[in-house]
Amino acid sequence: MTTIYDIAKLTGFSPTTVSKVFNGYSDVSEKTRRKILEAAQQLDYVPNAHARSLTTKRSWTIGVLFNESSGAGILHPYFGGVIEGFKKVATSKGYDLMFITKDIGGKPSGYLEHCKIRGVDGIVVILPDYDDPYFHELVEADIPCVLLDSDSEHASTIYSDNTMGSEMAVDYLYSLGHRSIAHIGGGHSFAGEKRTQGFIEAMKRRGLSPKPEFIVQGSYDFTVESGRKAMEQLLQLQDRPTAVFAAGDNLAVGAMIAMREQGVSVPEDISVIGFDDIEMAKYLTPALTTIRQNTYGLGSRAANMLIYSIEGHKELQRDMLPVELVIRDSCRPL
Amino acid sequence: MTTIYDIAKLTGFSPTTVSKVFNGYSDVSEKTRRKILEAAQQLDYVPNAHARSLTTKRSWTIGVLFNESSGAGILHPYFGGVIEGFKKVATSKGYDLMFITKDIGGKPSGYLEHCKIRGVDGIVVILPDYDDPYFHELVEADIPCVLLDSDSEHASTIYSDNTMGSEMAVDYLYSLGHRSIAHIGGGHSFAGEKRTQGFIEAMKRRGLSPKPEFIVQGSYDFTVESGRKAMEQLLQLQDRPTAVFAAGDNLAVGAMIAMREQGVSVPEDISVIGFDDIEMAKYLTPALTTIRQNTYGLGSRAANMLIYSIEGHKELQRDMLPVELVIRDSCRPL
DNA sequence: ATGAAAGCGCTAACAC
DNA sequence: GTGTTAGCGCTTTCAT
Repeated sequence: MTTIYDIAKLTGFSPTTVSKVFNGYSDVSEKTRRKILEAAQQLDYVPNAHARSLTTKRSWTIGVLFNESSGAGILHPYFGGVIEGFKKVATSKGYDLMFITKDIGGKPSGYLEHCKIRGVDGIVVILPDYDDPYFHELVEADIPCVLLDSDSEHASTIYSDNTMGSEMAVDYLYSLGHRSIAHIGGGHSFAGEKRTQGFIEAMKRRGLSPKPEFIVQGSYDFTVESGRKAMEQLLQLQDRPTAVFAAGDNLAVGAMIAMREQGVSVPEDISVIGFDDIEMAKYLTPALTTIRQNTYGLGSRAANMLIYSIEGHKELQRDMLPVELVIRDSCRPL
Repeated sequence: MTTIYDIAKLTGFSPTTVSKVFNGYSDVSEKTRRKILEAAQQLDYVPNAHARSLTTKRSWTIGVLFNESSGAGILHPYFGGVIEGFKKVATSKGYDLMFITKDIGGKPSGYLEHCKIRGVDGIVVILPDYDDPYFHELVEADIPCVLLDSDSEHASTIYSDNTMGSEMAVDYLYSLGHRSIAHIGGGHSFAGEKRTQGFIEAMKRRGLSPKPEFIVQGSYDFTVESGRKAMEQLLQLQDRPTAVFAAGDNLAVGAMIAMREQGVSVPEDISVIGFDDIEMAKYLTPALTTIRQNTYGLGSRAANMLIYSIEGHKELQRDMLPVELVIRDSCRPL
């Protein structure tokens, strides 16, 4: 392994000057710079990030944290797009991404301790687990942090305009003539609650009072299975809805399965609208009408916010991204 | 930030002894150990990974690299399961995962340089991009490395038994009475080629000579769209196959879409079998019969292999995991 | 069982 | 423009 000392020796300059070259300082003559760069190439020099971090207290590393307890997390369809967008801008600004787990070295220690040990410059939390005390400990700590799909007084946040999404869904169904609209919710989760709340408000705003039995909750991790169960419940009702708004595409998929099993056809008998626009949505039969979240946008925006914090801006930021109605084949006019 | 020196000062012991305690050395008296641990807790001490790495030349970090050029990569359905399995065993053994990109700090530098700068202990490559010279540079370097879905003389490898998978698919179709079997391939990719080759051999072994026009290639990144195009080609044939074996579930989805568009029904008119068992497979209409890859198993096995290498075992390892036929509703007996 | 000293590779004052 | 010095936090001989 070659170090700046080797380069210094070879060129006759001091380590300091060599260091300056690699850090783009302007007070190095062009001639010197060239010689040093040449020597570096010749010696196959590669800087050592650990050594640099030790002195500068900057690791150029961002911790990525996601819900490990639920089956959600990295396998959630939402995750891929978000992390992709995040990674794109973070790496373009010189940061690398590291997964942060609750445990380190096999020992339980918590997210915060893990972050401190690794010296990450900031941290992004995707789909937080509210019930996890380690999550709160982290958020309340003094590390730059941005949360997706969460509200917090201690950290910056960004999420989709869930309420507006519900509004759009109800609006679309209403415009199609539907009045008897049911809702399958995303349980006790941030997005889930916003969407259910948005649904109720949107209904009221149109003079439709949503019957309690028309609102049934799926699980907080938006599983297909829970969507199916929820729909089964709705199908038992004497007076069935003509449309259902599911708070997530997975829930909608589950609902459609439940209907198929009972010979109810979509959209002929019941219209369905989802939320997310997961990749498979357009390949379903019928293709799923849904509210699209801009996952890539959420990720890249999150990265920009976080880096802004890392660069020393202390004020909390919060942002909300618009969603979009994607009309396909799962809703019909009444 | 508190250091071992602070603990040393508080307890009256030397930094060396403090260090020994945290590294589990046995030559420290129980009393001393207890005092030091207590002081550490009191001072809220957290070790500094950078400092440690600087002296030990071990970062306890594993680089994760995936195909950035194609749309595949992190968004590929295969990725989630693999990384999940990998992360589980890697973190349980004390390693953290870091994404390694081709560029660092916005400057192009290549994977190898990036790895050296970050001082990763080893690296796992998921879905390599053969055409990338930086990939080869990395693999040929002297860093512990394990490749998924690739063959190499320079690194350890692990992948599913693709050939056997094709064999099983053909076998199943054959047992159902199908003789006229088409194949949609995964293009110029490692898994794609193995599966196509396996298909041809399996056909021959049963005395079926696969017609050239019955073999059409989708794209190397297994997109739905390319599956659809491929199927359209097959549907133009005078003499249509009674079944098609798609080298990936996404391709199968595309094929099913093409058929639906042309009023061909699955499995009544044509049977379809896929490869992967992506999550949506069971939710399709009809639910997709497919060859399941054990993605989680691939990931965890890869981690074990890599860590074995990191621990100093120089010999190359290669492993292959069995696949499994998952029978659902997309194939019918003839 | 404990400690002194040196050094990992780099940057940051500060002087020249 | 360039160099000297000190130090980031830790581990590692090697003494004692």
